[in-house]
Amino acid sequence: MSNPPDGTRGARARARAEVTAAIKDEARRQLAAEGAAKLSLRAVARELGMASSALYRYFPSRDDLLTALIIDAYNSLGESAEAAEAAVAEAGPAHRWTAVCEAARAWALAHPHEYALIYGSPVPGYSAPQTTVPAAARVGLLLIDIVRDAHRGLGVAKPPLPAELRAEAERMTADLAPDLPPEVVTALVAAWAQLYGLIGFELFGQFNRVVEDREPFFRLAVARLAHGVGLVYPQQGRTD
Amino acid sequence: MSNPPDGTRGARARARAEVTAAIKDEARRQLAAEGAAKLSLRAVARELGMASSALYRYFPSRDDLLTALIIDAYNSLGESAEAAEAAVAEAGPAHRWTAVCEAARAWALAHPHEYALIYGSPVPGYSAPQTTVPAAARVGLLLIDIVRDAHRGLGVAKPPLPAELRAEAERMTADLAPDLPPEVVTALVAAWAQLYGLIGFELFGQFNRVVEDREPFFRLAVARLAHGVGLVYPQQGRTD
DNA sequence: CGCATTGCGAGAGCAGTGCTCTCGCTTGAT
DNA sequence: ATCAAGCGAGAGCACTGCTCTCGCAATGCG
Repeated sequence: MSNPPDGTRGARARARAEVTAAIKDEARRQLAAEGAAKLSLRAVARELGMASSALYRYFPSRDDLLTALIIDAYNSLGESAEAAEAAVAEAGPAHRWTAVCEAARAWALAHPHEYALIYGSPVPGYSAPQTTVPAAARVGLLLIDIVRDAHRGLGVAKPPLPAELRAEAERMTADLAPDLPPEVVTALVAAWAQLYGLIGFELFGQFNRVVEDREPFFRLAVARLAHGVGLVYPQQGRTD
Repeated sequence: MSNPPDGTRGARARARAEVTAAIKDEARRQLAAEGAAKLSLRAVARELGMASSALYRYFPSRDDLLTALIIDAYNSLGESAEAAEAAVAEAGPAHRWTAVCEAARAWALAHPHEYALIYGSPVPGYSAPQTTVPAAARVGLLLIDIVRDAHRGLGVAKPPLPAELRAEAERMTADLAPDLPPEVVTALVAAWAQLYGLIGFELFGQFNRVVEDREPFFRLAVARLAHGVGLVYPQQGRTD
């Protein structure tokens, strides 16, 4: 029969996809248990009951395995954030902003080693290939959308933009969100980076013995970030 | 002779200190060249013309070598920041704040792998020992000092503090800067984390194809951080 | 249906790693 | 002058990523 009975053409390809997934699953297990640097191809193969050399049929090198895990991690984080945003889609922009930020933090706390993989120091000497870009952009695009919605014909007070940054700010605006004012776009990109500073410091132990009750601290910082991009909290009261 | 002829007691100890320094120097070279994960004890020993086993007389394990490098890196960064601050000690707080932040960024760009060592993902499975704490705190203490000076009997407008954060904010304040209002201390700690978010994103490639002209962008973001902790820029004009 | 092709798993092997242990030499203090 | 401590070197263990070759099995073509 020349027609494949299942979705992927050929049972061969199907098996291949399954083994590939099994390898990534086991690798993710080891990643979560020991961290990226202790992820060992041989240990993965051992756990899967196959020869280490067989693994190279699926991933040409350890770095390629890591790249696959990185893309998956970006997508997992992106999905979490998108789901959290969708759950409060009807609420105001400030609420949606907070939901996305808190989803990112929650995902990071739940998958610390995967977070370290994508937002910590890039793994040893290795620089992420272009393939990761679309997955990596998901959270950022979400934040842009939210701010865009908030600014739709609203005309928020814009902080002044230094002359030296004018050109670059307009270039960034054209690339990212042509319908937003450059003042907001720069603030947005900065807030995006700062969000991961907050998450990283908590995750990597910089807040140890400094900030103990992290959740309300994070909430306040995120609210201030929101304020910086022109979102206003309607009511700061208790939400429980 | 029971009196040591040189500063450190015994010529033996002197030699030991020199070898220790040589090892760290070579290790730092490899760190800068290839990154932390490719730092190899054997390669260091090879380069120094000694047996790999001899190296263990100086550092009981690879992690201990890394810890030493981490402390040195924190101190190097701290010194850079302190020097930059001292150079503009007479200027206003906002200027001093900017000087510290820009010194941190410049140091990070000049020593990317060392920066990754201390502010990137903590190296594989390894968690920094308590020894690193004083060195790690230097930049943070600098920022606190600056804000403290700015607030000395000034009474800046404070953003409101949510009730859920009140207790924690007061605890942090007692630990870090009892003479500052809790509203400012929380903003300060957040700004501290966010600063490293900005630096990390630039260093680790997240800004590639997003922010191209990084310096003015960083300057603006840092100015806004300063604003958030109550520092006011006297004059935002061109400074060249 | 038969056959050539292709994909795949296994094993051996290479170069490299962190780390340990034991052996002597050299140096320093007594 | 003696003795102990510090130190360097070498061999060796268990592990890593990666390569190459071999033989089996499934696949798709005529």
